[in-house]
Amino acid sequence: MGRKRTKSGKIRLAEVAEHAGVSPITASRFFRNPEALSVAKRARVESAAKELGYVPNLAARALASHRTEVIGVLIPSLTNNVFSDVLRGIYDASEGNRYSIQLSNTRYSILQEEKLLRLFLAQKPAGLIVTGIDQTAESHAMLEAADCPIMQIMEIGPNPVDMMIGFSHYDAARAAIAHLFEQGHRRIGFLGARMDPRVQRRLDGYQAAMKDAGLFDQRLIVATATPTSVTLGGALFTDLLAKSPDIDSVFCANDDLALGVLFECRRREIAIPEQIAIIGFNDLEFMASAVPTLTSVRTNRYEMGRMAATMLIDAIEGRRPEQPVLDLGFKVIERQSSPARRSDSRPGASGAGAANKMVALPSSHD
Amino acid sequence: MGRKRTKSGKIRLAEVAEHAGVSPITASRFFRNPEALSVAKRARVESAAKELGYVPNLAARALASHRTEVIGVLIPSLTNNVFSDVLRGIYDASEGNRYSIQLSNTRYSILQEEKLLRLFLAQKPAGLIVTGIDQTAESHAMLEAADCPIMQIMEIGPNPVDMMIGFSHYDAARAAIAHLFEQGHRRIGFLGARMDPRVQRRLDGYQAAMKDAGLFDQRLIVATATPTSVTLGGALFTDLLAKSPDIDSVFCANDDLALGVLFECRRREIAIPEQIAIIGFNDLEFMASAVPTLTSVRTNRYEMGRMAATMLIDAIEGRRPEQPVLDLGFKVIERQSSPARRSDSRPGASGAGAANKMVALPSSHD
DNA sequence: GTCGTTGGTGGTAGCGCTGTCAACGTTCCT
DNA sequence: AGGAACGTTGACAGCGCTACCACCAACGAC
Repeated sequence: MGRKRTKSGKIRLAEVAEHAGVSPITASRFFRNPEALSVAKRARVESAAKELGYVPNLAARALASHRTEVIGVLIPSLTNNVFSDVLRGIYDASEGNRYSIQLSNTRYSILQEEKLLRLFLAQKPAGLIVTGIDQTAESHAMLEAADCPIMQIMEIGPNPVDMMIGFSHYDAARAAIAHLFEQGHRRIGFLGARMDPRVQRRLDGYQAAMKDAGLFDQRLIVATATPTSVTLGGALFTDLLAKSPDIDSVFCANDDLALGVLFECRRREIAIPEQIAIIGFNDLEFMASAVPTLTSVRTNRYEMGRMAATMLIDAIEGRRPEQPVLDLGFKVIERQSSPARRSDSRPGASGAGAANKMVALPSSHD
Repeated sequence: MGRKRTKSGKIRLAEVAEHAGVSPITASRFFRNPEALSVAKRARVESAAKELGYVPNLAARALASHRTEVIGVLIPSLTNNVFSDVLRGIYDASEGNRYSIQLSNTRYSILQEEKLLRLFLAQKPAGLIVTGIDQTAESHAMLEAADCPIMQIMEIGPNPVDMMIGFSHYDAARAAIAHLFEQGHRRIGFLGARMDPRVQRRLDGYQAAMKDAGLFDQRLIVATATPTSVTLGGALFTDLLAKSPDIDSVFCANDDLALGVLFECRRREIAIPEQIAIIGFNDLEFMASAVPTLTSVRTNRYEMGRMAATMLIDAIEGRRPEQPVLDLGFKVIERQSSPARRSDSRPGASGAGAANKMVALPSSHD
């Protein structure tokens, strides 16, 4: 019969307040807005909470405040390495603060995305991170109507719902093709898997570049809705060779495909880059390690996730970014699979306008 | 003035009940335990809910019931492909039911794990999935005391907190070495990165196998705490060659390292498998596609995640498994990087006891 | 000295739902 | 026929916290 408690023995805010000699509401304020308290009470509540081992009840808080401290994240895939880097950035940025991440995967279906969005929104999240800019009209309307900050990631486009962080897959693909043009390649194949909107835009960039150069040929394109894999890269390359035996290079819409092409070339004893040059997309870690090392378009995935979560949290807490749309750019990383052929060309970064488009990042705020 | 509502215009359970002509509590029961209602009322509530577009308030539910419908998942890494497969299984299994997944990563730190565990437990999760069996004493105590089902995944061990699903990394490593022995290899190197508990147990298995055969040599082992990567595989292999130039084969504690070794061999013009045989671990997709194709120990990661979530949900809902510890086994997949040398050996699965230890899976319950 | 203003504090009244228990009608058993 | 047992329903009282508003002291402006 010592201290007053609920039957469960759980420490509630009321116990902390009593222990600190303040009213419950003052104790409550301590956790939400400590600056509003006098220094003396702040210290008293703090030590009382620590002493009692108080753990706030999030459900009660959510119920009373009509808000949660959950950041919802919708990504299309958990398998794809690309997203794991982004996720790592998001989790890193959300660590150490009050927000918790709730992750769902849409499996590349915008209908599934719409469903999950509805689910998330019903929980009144503090903020939302969604992948891409191709939501259904319904989803878009829900996002517009949501009373929390929204971050769209992975690419940038004309009509941000709220904030946006990514890069132009179209420009990146054009830069990749420009790089191959520079090396003197003309019969450039395209290999694409999954063909989600971002891969589609890479294809668009490829087509535009080829058409501009008067080199477009439908037979150079092999694209499938099948999920990507290294094995698939070999298979698609085989298809490409059958359609267009005279190709001199391949642009792979992602690095797994590029690795598959590398192995398929080994199998067929096709010399890289002498007979076929290869360029991938994303610049995953293994690209620098392969034999020969593989050229790729580097994208800033970790940074994208980290910045997205950081900006989102800032926005949730009222610190709106001066610039809601951030282009993180990309960079063609030239390696042995597509080396400069002409000795007069500058080494390293190519001269093509967009090819070296690294945007300076605002410094991290902590 | 029309229907009675809260100021926000939100549909609450009370509105649904009124619309259906039942009491709020009956409506509540409809969502938790429909079988308890008479067929007539069930239908009335159902249509009322649908008509009004009712969305339950999870915070209120959690507050009143002292429970949530969150399944907490603690994994060491988001980058590692191994976990992304497991996660995919978990998400797949949790789809379509009421539970939502809350993911956190411990970054391979058991102290961080303990901290996160405390955080999760405070939220009264419906269930918890944790990685491995090497929790701190404190963590273990918390898990034991938790009033929700607990699932430990990735490996199996002697003292399950509750349920457990995985396989023996020790046995799997022994099977890998047994396979190399069968091909006549004697100077077998070991390459390990990160050296988390599971990799450590693979090393233990390697050492035991080598000692049993009288072939153990400390100079055959190269292990580092550095996170794994393909590039690292090449570097570790370089170290190994410097320490033991006479090796005839390498057991890589994961497939990224194996791929790095493959490339390093290419660079050094070492013939695989003639000069060096390679065996990896996990059997990631690219292993079957490499040139030469790479032998590996297949582990059932997706299945592990799917089964873990399925069994956990069953346990949450009172359907306790007859068998709380499930060994999903492994299988040595023999490929070109370590082909059978003796024509008299049986093809495919080796004869070694543990080498082909695939446990039959209980059929999925839906 | 009065008035407004500010910073700090507390009281009241819920947030939307469910646990508990009581009560009812119906069926089945003896 | 009486009673137990069951299935179904409802009333009530919170769960633990915060929004809202009221209040009080301290201060400066006039």
